[in-house]
Amino acid sequence: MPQKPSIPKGTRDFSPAEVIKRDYIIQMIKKNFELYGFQPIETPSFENSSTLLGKYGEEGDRLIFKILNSGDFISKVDDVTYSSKNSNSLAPKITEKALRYDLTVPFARYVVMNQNEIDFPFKRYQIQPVWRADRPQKGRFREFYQCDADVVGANSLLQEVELIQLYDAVFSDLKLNGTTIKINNRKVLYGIAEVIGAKRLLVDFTVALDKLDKIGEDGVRQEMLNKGISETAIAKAAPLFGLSGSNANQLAVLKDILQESEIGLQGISELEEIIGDVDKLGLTTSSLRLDVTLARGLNYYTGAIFEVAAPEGVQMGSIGGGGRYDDLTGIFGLKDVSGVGISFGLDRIYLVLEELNLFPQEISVSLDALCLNFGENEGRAALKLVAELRKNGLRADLYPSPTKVQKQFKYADRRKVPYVILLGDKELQEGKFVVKNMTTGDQKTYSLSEPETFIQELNS
RNA sequence: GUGGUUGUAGCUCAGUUGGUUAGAGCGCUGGAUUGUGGUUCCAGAGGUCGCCGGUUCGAACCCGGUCUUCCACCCCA
Repeated sequence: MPQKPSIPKGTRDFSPAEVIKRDYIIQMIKKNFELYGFQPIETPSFENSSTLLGKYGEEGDRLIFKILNSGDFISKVDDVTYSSKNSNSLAPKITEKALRYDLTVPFARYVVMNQNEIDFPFKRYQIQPVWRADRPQKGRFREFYQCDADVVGANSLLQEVELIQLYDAVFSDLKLNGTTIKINNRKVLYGIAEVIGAKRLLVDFTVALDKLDKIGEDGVRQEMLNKGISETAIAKAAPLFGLSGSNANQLAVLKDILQESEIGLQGISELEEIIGDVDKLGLTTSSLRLDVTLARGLNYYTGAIFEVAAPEGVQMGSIGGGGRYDDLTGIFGLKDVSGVGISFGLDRIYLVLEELNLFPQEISVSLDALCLNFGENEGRAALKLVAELRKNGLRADLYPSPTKVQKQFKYADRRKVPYVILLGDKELQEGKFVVKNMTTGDQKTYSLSEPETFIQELNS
């Protein structure tokens, strides 16, 4: 009995039409990465577990796909661990490798390993799949692509400014107008936690604050209480819940709150500088908005943090994110190298473009001309013509077998081929070929000895 | 990890209270049309009702388990 075919949950096959559309997005991103001076690298699909574990917090570790060791791995486990039936103690002994969870940590590992060859500041881009053992839901998969651009070895805030412009450039090229680039600063969040006396609960505080737009002010208060943040602390943080208005207004309010926090004020001045510069330079289709509630779960961010929201009206989680991490390479032994980077979520951008119908029609045409097959002799002559067309840069093909003309036409129609070439017995004898324009239905005759005429007319 | 949801023809989905031979639209194949697609008409093929077990004289339908889909939470692109 044949096996019923299936693929693991959260993974997908991509049809020709889908690959072409994905490729369209990738090309736009790649083009802009290169315009901004980034260089490509690639890293392995899987890393040593020790490289990845502990970098994404407890939740992150849970979502890392672990790879079973090869060979007779179970016999090497000591009896105590084996009989404990405890996954947490057993897993490290039988899974020494794991699929990469993002591109930033492998990049940090790469920088440290290649520090002697790299010319700093190093601007790299990387477009590769990552894997997360998550439950799939809307816009969430277990295998998906990230497109990252990071700069390491440059402390200047001009990097942040450029990365914001890069976001804007890519989304503008994709005609995805109206995206919001949200910005915040970890130092501001730290400062607030410090001022209200909840420094120890910084992560819980920011995670709760992050949910403001989702669960509302009361929900956030409740969650903070549950996490052990005091009433008085929450009361002090209250001005944040209603924070709105222009970026400048918000900054003024924040500055007031953060008077007592040196780090907080430093975050404010960083934000002022970045936002000020972006304002002066201007953005094409995106807007930059300060959002104090923006937290981002990844633990390694230390300065600016970004997140990109799809245009209003599209239900989709963030389609990009990033930020500055001052010491990511530190864990691998390279101190004092600051990095800042952004990421594009290819799969989510795809879903948004699809929903808004923003993929250009042209890209789905994969063949310019199809030559029909009328028989052995005609086919042979057609092959010569097709070769000629291909030499001139035309995507041309000969229908492989001389089946019914009707069927061949139907095939051409379905593949959205704009021109069908007829080269039958009659045409062959007269040294001609007929071209049918599939959109207008018009037919035109050309000489077999001068196929260039057809190509020239196409290009004009 | 928690809660819900879905699975019937290649695809999208109907299917009454548990009762004869499980249906539709689209698609596919053939024909009307032996050199003309996208429109029309006619005919045909196509099913282990996700899988395993249970209840019953009898299960697509009820019950349990399992896998899968989608959604929300946690978290995140």
